Amino acid sequence: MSRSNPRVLNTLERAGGFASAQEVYHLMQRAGESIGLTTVYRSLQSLADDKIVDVLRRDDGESIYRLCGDAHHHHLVCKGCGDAIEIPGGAIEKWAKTMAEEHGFRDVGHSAEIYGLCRKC
Amino acid sequence: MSRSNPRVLNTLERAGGFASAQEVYHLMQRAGESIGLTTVYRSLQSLADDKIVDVLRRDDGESIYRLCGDAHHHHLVCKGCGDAIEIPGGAIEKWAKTMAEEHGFRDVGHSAEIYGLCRKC
DNA sequence: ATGGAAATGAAAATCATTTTCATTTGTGCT
DNA sequence: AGCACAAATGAAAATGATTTTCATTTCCAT
Repeated sequence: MSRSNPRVLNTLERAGGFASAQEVYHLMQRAGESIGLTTVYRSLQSLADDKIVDVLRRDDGESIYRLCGDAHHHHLVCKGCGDAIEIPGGAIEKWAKTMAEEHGFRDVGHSAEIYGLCRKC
Repeated sequence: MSRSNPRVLNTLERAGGFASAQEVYHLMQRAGESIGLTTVYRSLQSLADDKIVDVLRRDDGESIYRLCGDAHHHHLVCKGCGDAIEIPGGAIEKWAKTMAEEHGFRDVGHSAEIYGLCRKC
């Protein structure tokens, strides 16, 4: 069993919030760090096993990871230019909690995204 | 654009309204129906576009489809068994609208999902 | 019948992820 | 230092779902 490469966790932190294995890999490449894709996958998996990161699936099927307990925010994404604005969760937080409790769910998190066309597009 | 092959929808119904593309394909094969995998994928996609079926992701990355109840809803997904419960949007709808307006976005939609561990897991 | 549009499906391409395996690195021991 | 052995690494191949390509077939309206 392999342990997590600290640089991977580091990169995930710098990415702020969610990132896929591929994204972490490319971020590291661009940062000039030498690492193999395989190691990135193994490290993220290991972090997930240790409950240090959360794993979710994006709609396109890619797995995304984020630090547990990270103060999270949501995104307002433009369908045209892809630009994303960070926004506070507001009412969602309570909604998620209520819904989860109502159905007896534990260890709950949530994801939410708003998408549309920004002024420029 | 292709329209949905009715036999696909039919099979999905017989499957208990919950199956992956591969499963639908194999069910049809076993039932002696002649159909191509490609057509199954296209039909399910088309049904999803028309909001006739819901698309979710299983933990192994396979997309699963099921007949969906009705209008707009969100999902409470179990990280353990992958089971998904439909829940009303509630506060989210207004939140999305407010946030979008605040930033001058038009043509707005949103997605939201709650995940956790269900009672059984 | 005839032409064109839509539907079909076999095979190839794609893409994230996993596996294999040979090599490198690290650590403890003498 | 020298040695042995376990863990970590990563390139390349394998996997498996999904998508694309493209040639063929089916449907309709004329």
